[in-house]
This record gives sequence, structure tokens and C-alpha cells, in this order.
Amino acid sequence: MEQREFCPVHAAIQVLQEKWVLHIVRTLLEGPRGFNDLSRSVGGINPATLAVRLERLERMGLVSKTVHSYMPPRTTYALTEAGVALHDVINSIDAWGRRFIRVGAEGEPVCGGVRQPSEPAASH
Amino acid sequence: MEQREFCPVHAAIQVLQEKWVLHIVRTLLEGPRGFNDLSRSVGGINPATLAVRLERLERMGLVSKTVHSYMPPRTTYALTEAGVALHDVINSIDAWGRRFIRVGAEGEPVCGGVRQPSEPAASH
DNA sequence: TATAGCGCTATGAATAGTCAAGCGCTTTGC
DNA sequence: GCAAAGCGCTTGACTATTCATAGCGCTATA
Repeated sequence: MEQREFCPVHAAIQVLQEKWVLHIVRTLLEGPRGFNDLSRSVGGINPATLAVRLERLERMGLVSKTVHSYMPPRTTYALTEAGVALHDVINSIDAWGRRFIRVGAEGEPVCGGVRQPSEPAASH
Repeated sequence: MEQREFCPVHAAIQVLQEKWVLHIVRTLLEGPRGFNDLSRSVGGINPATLAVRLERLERMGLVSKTVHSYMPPRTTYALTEAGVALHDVINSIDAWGRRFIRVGAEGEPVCGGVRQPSEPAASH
């Protein structure tokens, strides 16, 4: 598509904006997991989609797949060094989210300014 | 979908992983822009998609829209305080990308180990 | 006068993601 | 000893999202 010079930020965003990728990375930062375990931890992801994402992430070198046994099937997915390095990205997203995201009236996320002490905190 | 307690990181990721959102934010961090200008700067985004994204981001409070005149149409989109705060997120993505992303043999992005300081990274 | 540009919206086609079911096989629980 | 649950996925049918392209009314510039 684009023939302009290679821009690392642009490329990084292209990877990270793919649906579920950040969720997958965040989950794997807690430790290696098997396919179904990962699926459950991420929550709501389709196995077909997860398989496609994991294959892409593995080809990119963000995730490493280890097959312990074919039958019974036993596999673990873990982050590579480049994947673990996304810790900083997740951390800054975390900080931003904690500071700016609240739940709106209809459950939709809303970004406010700095938290006012007067405003009620969303609590369940 | 999920009925578990509100998790700000999860919510933040949900917002940021939507296609084009990070690109839009990154562009708007450089300054306010009109619709077509923004479209060109982001590069490759469909106007229909951009319109939907901007409306959502505006409703969320990440982006503010200012209509200067209806005819001729003149509008600018800018980041709110919450949007500007994403500077840190973009920065860490930038750092990660510069350090770990290279171009593979077929033009596909690949994540390698630590990059040599001698190697230059093109900026856009 | 002609052209290009503004901020969008309307189409239909292409692509991406989702749901549900299920495979062969082993372990676990009773 | 036998049923049920779990493993890592795959398949096929469906839906949602994104795409390319065209165009609107109008004005500012050439």
C-alpha cells in the first residue's frame, strides 16, 4: 500500500492495534499459558481468531510456541524478549486508563479530566 | 460482553486497539487538523471509518471537534486533555518500535533482539 | 470561468471476526 | 471400568467491519 520510508512507530502501531493483540500480550506478561487457558484469561476471544493472532505474533517474533506433546496436546505460549519489552507499553496504557477512564451512564467508557474529589467514583 | 468488575486497563485497551485510533491520536498529537488533512496525515484511512472513529472519540472525550463555519465547511479536530495524555503511550510504543521492529525479507515487520545503536531508524 | 478543495455521506464489494460444533486422544473422578 | 471433561486447535456458516469509489453543495483560488 504505502511506499514511504519505513517508520518504526507506524509499524509498531500497525501490530498493536490488531484486535486482541494488546489483550494477549497483557495476559502473557503474567506468564506462559496454553491455548485454552490463554483464551479464557483473555476472555471473549474466538479460538479461530486467537489461533490466527498467535501464529502471526509467533512469526513476528513476539511470541514463542513450545509443543510439549502432540498427544495428549500440550502447548505453551510465552513472550519473547521483544514481547516482554511491551511491558512498558502496557504500563503506560494502564496508567492512562486509571487516570482518565471512567464508566459513563450507559456503561460506555468515558474519558474525563483529572479526577475531581467531588465526582463519585464508579464502584460496584 | 463481560460482566466482571470494571478494569481500567482492559477498558483502555478496548479503546486503543480499535483500528486507526492510535494512528489518529499520534497524528493529532502534532496539532489540530481538519477532516481531510487528518485523513491524509494518517494515510490510508477510509473517510467513512474516520468519521465513525472521530465521532466515537469525541463522545468519549478524547477528541474535541470545533466547527468554524458550515459553508464553506471548516472544522478542526484536536485532542482533549485526556487525549494529549496519550502522549506517554505513543512514546513508549515509539521506543519499543525503534528498539525491536525491523523489516523482514518480504517487507513484513519482524521483532528482533536489541538493535545496534549504529543502525538508524527512519522517522516519518 | 475552471479547477480544486472543504467535510463529509452513500454505495456495494471485500475482508475480518464470531458462533457453534467437533476431532482424536488422555486424564480425572466415581 | 466407564463416563465426562479437558487439550489444542479446525471447519463452516454467518455477521460485522472496512474498503474503494463516487459524489454533494458550496467557495476560494488560478
